[in-house]
Amino acid sequence: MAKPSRRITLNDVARLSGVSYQTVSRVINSHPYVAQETRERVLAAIKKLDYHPNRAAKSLVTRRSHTIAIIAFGMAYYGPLQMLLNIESAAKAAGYDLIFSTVSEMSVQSFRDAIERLAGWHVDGIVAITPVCGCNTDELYVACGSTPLVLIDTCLGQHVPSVVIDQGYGSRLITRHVIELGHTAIAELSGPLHWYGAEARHSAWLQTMQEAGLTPGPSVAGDWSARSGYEGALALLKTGVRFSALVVGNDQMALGAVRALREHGLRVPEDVSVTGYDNLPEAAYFNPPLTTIWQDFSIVGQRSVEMLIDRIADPAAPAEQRVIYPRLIIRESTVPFQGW
Amino acid sequence: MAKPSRRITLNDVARLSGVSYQTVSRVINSHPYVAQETRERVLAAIKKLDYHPNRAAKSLVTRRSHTIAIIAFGMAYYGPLQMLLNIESAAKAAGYDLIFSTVSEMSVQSFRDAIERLAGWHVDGIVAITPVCGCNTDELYVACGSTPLVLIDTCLGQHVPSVVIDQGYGSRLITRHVIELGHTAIAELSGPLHWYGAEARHSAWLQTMQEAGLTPGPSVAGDWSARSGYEGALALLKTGVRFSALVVGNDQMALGAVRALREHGLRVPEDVSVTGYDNLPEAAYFNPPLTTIWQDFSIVGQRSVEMLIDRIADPAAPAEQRVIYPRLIIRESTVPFQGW
DNA sequence: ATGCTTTCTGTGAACGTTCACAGTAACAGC
DNA sequence: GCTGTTACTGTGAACGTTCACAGAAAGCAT
Repeated sequence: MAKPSRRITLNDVARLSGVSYQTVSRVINSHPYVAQETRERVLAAIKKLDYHPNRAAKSLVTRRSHTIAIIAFGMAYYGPLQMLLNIESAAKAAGYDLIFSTVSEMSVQSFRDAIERLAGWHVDGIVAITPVCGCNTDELYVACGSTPLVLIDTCLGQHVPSVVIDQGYGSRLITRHVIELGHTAIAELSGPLHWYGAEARHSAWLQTMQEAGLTPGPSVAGDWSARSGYEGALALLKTGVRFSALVVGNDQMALGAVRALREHGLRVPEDVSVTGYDNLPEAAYFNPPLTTIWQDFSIVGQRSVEMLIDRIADPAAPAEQRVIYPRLIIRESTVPFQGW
Repeated sequence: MAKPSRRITLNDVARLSGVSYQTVSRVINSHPYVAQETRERVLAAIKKLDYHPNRAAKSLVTRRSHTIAIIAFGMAYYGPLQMLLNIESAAKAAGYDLIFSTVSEMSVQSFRDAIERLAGWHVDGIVAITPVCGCNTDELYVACGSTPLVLIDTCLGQHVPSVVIDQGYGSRLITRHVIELGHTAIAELSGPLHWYGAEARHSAWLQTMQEAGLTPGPSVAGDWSARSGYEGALALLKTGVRFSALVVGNDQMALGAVRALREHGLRVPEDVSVTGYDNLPEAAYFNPPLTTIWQDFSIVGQRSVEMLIDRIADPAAPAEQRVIYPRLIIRESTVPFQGW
């Protein structure tokens, strides 16, 4: 394991441009009080030597790394993944580098492990994607110690630094849409209920049904996959309870559900209207094109990075939760109730 | 911007456990020649103080960061994304932290910018996901200087440290499959041809057709999206050239294509067999379930991290390209030619 | 001339580690 | 008892920056 060769340092640049290392440092950090002529000479030397300031050394003395960590859960799923990508671009735009770490199990322990791993980097802040209720979120803030933490895609209504999409709102939008189309027998295929979003969508569906004076149809939970949508729909059919509309927790499960319904001789949307959630880029090309909910993940990314940077600047800033509202996208998978 | 409070250091641990800082360092790095009793005392102190070695300081003196950077292009697409996720888990398993950076444009310049940004971290190695031919790959290796670089999802047949999937192989598999089903009029909807993978799949389709003595049907290029699949299929239909099978560059485009074909009164698969590429988790639940190609991205992730680690250990190790072969998944979207 | 401010530049120390080396104690072999 | 080895521990320097401070030169007002 050969040691990398000697690196170009401040001193090399200083020597070449005939000034002290401190002056070079000043040029790099664009401090005032450097003569124009000197600055240019130093800049030329930097370029000539292809010098790059050593961030480890800088971070050692400044105690800042200009780096944020993202601890992510659920990268196999559309929503969490989109958040990651949008956070990366927002962080980069803000001049921060990103250390990326996933956790495969959503528990305080596995989070603590991830934080432990990153502790030595002394990152300036942490964004965590925590869409499932594996743990008390307060404990996560504690585990981060004095490092600012922003949670995203987490439990709504917590008074902690976080950015969430109001999933219940989306679910209400889509359930009302179906009700307004004249459907009264509405079944549900929810996501796994230990996910905050799935729970919120499920509760909102229930509540919206009750508010409308309707008896909620049968409900089954899946695991977000198309396969579970397929199997969930079969389970719903097996209950024998008739329904003319099916509210599904995400687009993939809706895809599986449509398949199951058709295999049972039911037409979609004529016999059963089906809705999704997420608005995958493909959703418009499903058969039929899916009525669904669109969530603006790029705003989530921007807001969370903004919030984190604010907290880095002032760790004592009051905790707030930013809430983003989704939008209804109506396509051809939902039609007015046609009668039995 | 308050400076973070003083941190726990080796010295604090040393003082608490009544040894020198060097001994603490030895315990942390599990050097031999530390008395069992001392080791335990130090460990206890570390735990008690919740001490974490400062990685910046360590990296400064060792000139290694135990960190690798991943520079990624095309995170909006399934393949590149899967590679990213698999690299993350492989890197973590190997004890490396990951700095994550995306580039939105595939050019030497934007790559150089990304490398420039990371240069100060002195990462131990770099993995770059470069699925499109924006630049001469040699230049990328040059841009990385002495930092080991492994390219993935890049041009096949280059004698540089890289891991690629033989996309042409997959395309041959699927084209042959369609030919064996008796189809002779086979059209193609390719991906954007400046992507290495799309080009490879396209050429292999052409070649396989010719080898079988068949005249290749019309071919149109899309941009991987379902929308472009839809529009591409419309364009193919507009040519007026009849085809009984359509080989599509990925699953999403296949989805759009199926939709377009059906809108034109063609049944899938009875009138036109359609194939995809990627084997999205949803592909089995498309209508009809899609015959497609499966690629083992987790192997790509593992191999690339292995290769990078080897090169970190010995930068002069001979360059090699690891090639991974995909597999054919037959589903219901392809059926024997039914006659016109 | 003298002093005061402004602009510019340099020096020593510190950040928290590891490395190279030197030291000490114990125990063996002769 | 002397020497050599093994097991363990400590000391100074170095890594490449920034910070706090000090100093020099120039300009301006007194």
